[in-house]
Amino acid sequence: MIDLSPVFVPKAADVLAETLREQILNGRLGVGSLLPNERELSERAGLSRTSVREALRILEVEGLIATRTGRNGGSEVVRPTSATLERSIGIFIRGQNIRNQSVLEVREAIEPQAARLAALHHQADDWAALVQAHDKLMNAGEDIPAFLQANLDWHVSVVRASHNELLIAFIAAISSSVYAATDLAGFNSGDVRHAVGVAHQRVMDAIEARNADSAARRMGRHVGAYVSSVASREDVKAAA
Amino acid sequence: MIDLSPVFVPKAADVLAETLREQILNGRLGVGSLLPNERELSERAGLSRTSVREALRILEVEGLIATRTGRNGGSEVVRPTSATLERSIGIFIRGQNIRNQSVLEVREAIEPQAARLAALHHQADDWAALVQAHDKLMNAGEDIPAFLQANLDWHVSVVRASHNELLIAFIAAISSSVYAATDLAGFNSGDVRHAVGVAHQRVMDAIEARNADSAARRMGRHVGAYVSSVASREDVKAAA
DNA sequence: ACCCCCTATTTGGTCCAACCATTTGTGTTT
DNA sequence: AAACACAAATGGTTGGACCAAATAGGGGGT
Repeated sequence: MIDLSPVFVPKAADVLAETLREQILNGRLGVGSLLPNERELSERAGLSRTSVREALRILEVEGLIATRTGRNGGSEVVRPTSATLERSIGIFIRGQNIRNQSVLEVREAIEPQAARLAALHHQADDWAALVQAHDKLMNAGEDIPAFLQANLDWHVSVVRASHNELLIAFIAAISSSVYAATDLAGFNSGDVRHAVGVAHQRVMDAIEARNADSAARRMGRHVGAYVSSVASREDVKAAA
Repeated sequence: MIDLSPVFVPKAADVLAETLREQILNGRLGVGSLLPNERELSERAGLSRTSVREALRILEVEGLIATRTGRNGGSEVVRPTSATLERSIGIFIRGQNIRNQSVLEVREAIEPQAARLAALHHQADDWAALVQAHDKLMNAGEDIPAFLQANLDWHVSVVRASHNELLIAFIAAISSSVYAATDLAGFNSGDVRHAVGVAHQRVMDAIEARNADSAARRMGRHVGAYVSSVASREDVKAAA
């Protein structure tokens, strides 16, 4: 008996999408260039317009093209944005029911490294964004939602300052999950909010001094403290 | 003049896809359940079958449904796999021309944390996979491709042992890029390969002893050494 | 010469109806 | 009981028609 794994029958649209995708990623079809219109693609590929449209829809979901209607419209090759990646990661997290704990573990992995890279590579505008987010956080007073938003902005700003596009996309994708799951009651105490401000200041000092090791260590302690505080609160909730 | 950002005109298929997606992610449509067939969906939604099919195609690309032809076929709700996420990350890396350096920086972030979690959470089968990959690496001799494959397997095994689905998906997505970009010449020296084996052994000792901090630290040093060795090699190439 | 508006044209969006391809249930034959 | 052939259900594909949006280009009015 010959070994035959179930034959995969590619659909016409899949094949066309694969062809176009490869040419786009190769750079053969550069960002900004316009694909032929649907009727011409259909003719050239020997497929119906319906199939061509399904192929284009695939590429659109993958973030490789953007389509406009009207004269001078058509499908333009675009650079895949982090928004597409964020969508995908969000679907994965929700679809797999990833525990919040796991998401926080990823934060613990990414943020210290981001702080390290921020210390090494940050520019003037990165620093300005960081300072602005920090000021907002310090001036939030008793406005807990404002505090949480400023906190989120500060963490994202640090990662942005790393100038690592992958880390930025990853943290952007999971930060919304983190924010949605943040237990607001955890920040009811003024002491806790004050401690956050102090920790941020220490990380910023290290980044400003371009001391990579120190920035990573301080950020690691900060995020670690947050994670274990959340973990203990969840324990309390689970026990209740 | 009132401020009107360009109106976003959702297409019929987008709306339907959004509706179905929300019901799937809500759990309202559980994994394994079958969507109504296309003709019925078309009737119920008041759309043409064409539009329904475009919507289904979107969900398929997002990894939320799988479609089979034939009697008893149809669109089944499936759990989004890491493969879908890997595709998405891969497109992002290629499409944005992410530098290899950036990908390595993500490895430096993820792998120490993965080693830490592996020390805490690894099970018997995780350990067995780790030992097997290690043995293959130690027995690769002068077979460089086999050595590289075993090396890759070992690193992936560590992350798997962390039991963190997000880290697993991330490392799986970038490991193929890392492997593709690995400079084989860097492992021509038997001394280098020997050092890799020793480093792996030290990480494994810490994981087996369930010493989280030590596992993280040792993995950090190992990956860091690799990254800086690659960086210096690239410098040499750039200078040449 | 300039500006505004209308219109024709181009392009994607939607619909419909038919037919093809694949898979599987079911009944018939051996 | 097993093998086969046919029917039914489902997605895949096609061609053609028409709708909707955007814009280039021409024709008036100033």
